[in-house]
Amino acid sequence: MVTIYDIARVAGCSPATVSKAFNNYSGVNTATYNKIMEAAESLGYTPNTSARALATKKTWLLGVLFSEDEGTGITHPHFSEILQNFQYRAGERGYDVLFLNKRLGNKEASYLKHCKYRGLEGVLLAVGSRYNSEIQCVLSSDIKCVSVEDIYPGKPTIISDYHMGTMQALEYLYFLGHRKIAHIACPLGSVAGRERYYAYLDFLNSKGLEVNHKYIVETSEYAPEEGSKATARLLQQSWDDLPTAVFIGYDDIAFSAMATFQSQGFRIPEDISIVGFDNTKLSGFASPALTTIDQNRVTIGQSAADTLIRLIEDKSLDEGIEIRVPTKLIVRNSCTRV
Amino acid sequence: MVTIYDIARVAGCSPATVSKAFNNYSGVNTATYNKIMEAAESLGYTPNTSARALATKKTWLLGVLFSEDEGTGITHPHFSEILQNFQYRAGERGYDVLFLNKRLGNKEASYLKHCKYRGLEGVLLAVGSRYNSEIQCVLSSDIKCVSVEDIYPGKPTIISDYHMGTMQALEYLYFLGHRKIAHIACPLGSVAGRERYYAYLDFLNSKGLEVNHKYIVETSEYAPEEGSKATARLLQQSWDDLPTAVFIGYDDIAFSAMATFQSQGFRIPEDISIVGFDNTKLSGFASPALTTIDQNRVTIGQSAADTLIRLIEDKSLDEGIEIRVPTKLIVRNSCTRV
DNA sequence: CTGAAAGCGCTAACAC
DNA sequence: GTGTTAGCGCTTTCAG
Repeated sequence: MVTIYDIARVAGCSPATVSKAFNNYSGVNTATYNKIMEAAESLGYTPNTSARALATKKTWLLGVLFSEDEGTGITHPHFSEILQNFQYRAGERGYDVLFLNKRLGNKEASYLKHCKYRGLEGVLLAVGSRYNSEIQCVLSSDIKCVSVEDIYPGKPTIISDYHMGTMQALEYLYFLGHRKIAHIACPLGSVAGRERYYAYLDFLNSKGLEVNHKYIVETSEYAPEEGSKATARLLQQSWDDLPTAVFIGYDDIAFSAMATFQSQGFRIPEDISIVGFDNTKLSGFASPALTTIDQNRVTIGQSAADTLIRLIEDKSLDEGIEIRVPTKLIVRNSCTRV
Repeated sequence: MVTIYDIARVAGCSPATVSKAFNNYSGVNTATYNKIMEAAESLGYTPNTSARALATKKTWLLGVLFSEDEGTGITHPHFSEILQNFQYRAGERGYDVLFLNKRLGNKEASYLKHCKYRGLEGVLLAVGSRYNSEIQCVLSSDIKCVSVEDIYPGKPTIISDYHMGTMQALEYLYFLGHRKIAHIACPLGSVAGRERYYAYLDFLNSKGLEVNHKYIVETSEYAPEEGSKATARLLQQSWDDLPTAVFIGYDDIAFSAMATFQSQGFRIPEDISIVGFDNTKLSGFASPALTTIDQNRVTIGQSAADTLIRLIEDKSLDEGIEIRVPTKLIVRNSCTRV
C-alpha cells in the first residue's frame, strides 16, 4: 500500500505537506503541489479512508434503513428508485451509502449500534413507524436522520403530497362524471395510506357527496395480492350498488385489482374506471394502460440526500422540516366518462 | 466517544486485555472478561471500525456494483431482490455492503479507485460486460469479485440455469401441442438473452422443428416498453403465418407484450399462449396470470455472498467457478392447448 | 510556505 | 493471563 510517506519521499517534501495538498489547503506552493500530484499519480496512490476517518472523525458514510420484511424495502419499486437517486446524489457530495441491518457479525445488534460501529453520519429512514421500537434508538440518538416514508417528530421528512395526488385523481374522476367513487386504501397505519384516505373523505365532503362505507376497503399490506382480495371484498360489499370508479392507493395493487375485475367480467374502463397511485415502470403497460398519480422519486431521493447532508454539515436546517413533493396526474386508458 | 482505554480504567486492566476480550481471544480470564464486558456495557461502548480497520487492514466491507443506467440496476426487480438477499447474508457473516459509484466527492473516479479508497474486500458485480472499460480495472485488480449477471473469465458467477429454464418453458409449450413458437429475446449482448436464445434454437433442433426467423425478435433493452415494440414487429413479420405461442425473456416485457396482443384483438391464451421468464412479484397478477420461469433470487443472492466471502477468507475456492441455479416452471393462465 | 511531532482508537508482538 | 510498546495512515497544531 502506498502512503503519503512514499509520496513525500518521491516528491521531496514532508507527509504533512502531502496531506495538505490532498486536502486542497491554501498554503501549498504550486510547484510542490504539482510534484506531489505527479508522485501520487505515478505511485498509484489512493488515500485510506479508515486512517482519515480515525484522524478526523468524519467517515463520509451514510446509512439507509429499509424494512427487512418480505415485499417491502429495497424490493419495492418506489423505494428502490428513491434509494437509487439518494445514493447517486450522496455520491456527488462525497458520501457513500451503506445498508443498515440488525446484525453485526453473527450477533443481533441494534441499528444504532450498527450506526455507531461504522461511524455513520446520517441515516435515511425508509421504514414505517411500526418498527418503532428498533429505530426509536437511532431517532433519539445524535445521528442525523431524514425520512422518506413515515413522519417522525422533529426529523425532516421528504414525501409526496398525498393530499394533492388524491385530489388530482378524484377531481379527474369527478370531471369525467363519476359520483360513485370507491377507494381501495393502503394500510392506514402508513402515512401514505392514511393521508390518501382522509383526502378522499375531504374530497367527497367538498363535493357534497356522501361517504359510502361500502365503497371503502383497506388492504393489510403493500403487496400485489392485496388487490385481488380487496376487489373481491369491494364487489361483495357494494354488489347492489356498484361504484363506477375506484381510486387505488398503489399501482401494484391496482394491477391485481384490474385483473380481478376483468376476470369477473367487468370491462375497464367501460364498466369501471380505475386510477392508481405511484406510476411505476409497469403502469403504462397494464391493459388497459393505467391512469395514475406520479410520484417524483428523483426529487424525493435527491432532496433526501441534500437535506441529510445539510443537517450533517451546517446544521442550519430546521430539523422538523417537512418537504412535500408535488405529484402529477398521468392520464392513460383506464378511465372513461360515465 | 468511549474507548478501550476508558473500559480498561473502569475494569482495572490494560487496553490490550480489553481488545483481546472483544476479539474473543483464548487467553483471557473469565472474571476479567466479565468485568470488561460489564464496564463496556455501562459505558455504552461501541468499537470503532475505522481504528480497527487501520490496525488490521480488514474493513469487513463489500461493494455492490450496479448498472447506473436508467431502468436497470437496483431498480430492476430481479437485481433488487438479489441484492437484498446478498446484503442480508453478508450481514450475517459480519460484512457490510456499500454502493459503488463512479465518483468520489465531486470528481469522477474509477470504480477501482473507489474500492481502494474504502478498502472494500470484495465486490458483487451486477453489470453487463458492456460496461467493461470501467470495470475491467476492478476485475484485473486484486479485489475479489463475484458476478450475478455477466460471466467474467476467472471470476465466480452465480446465475440461473438459463438453458434449463428455456427448456422448461418450451417443453411445456410443446407438451400443450404448440409447434409454432416465437421468441421475444432480450438483448443478445447479455448472457441471459444469449443463452436463452441458443437454448431456443437447440430446442427447435432437438424436436426437429425448423427455425423460422420471422418468429424471432430481439429487444434492445430490458425495459417494459420493448415488449410493445417487439410484439408489433413480431406481428408484422409473421402476419401470414402467426405463431401460436411466444416465449418472452423477461416478465416486464411480457406484460407489455400481452397488452399489445390484447389491444390488437388477440385473446390470451385462446389465440396466443405466452410464457415469460423471471417470475417477478407481479407476474401472478397480470391478466391472465402469467405462466413463467421462476429464478431463485434468494439462492443467487445468498450464494453470491457466500462465494465472495469464501474467496476473501480462505481463498480455497476455484475462482473460475460457475454456479448455475435451477429454475422452475410456474404454470398459471397464459397458456392453453392448441 | 513547510515540517516535526503528537495523536485518532485499536491490534499484535513480545515480555512479564 | 496480562501489560508494554510500537505502529496502522492520516491530520493537525505549532514552530520555523
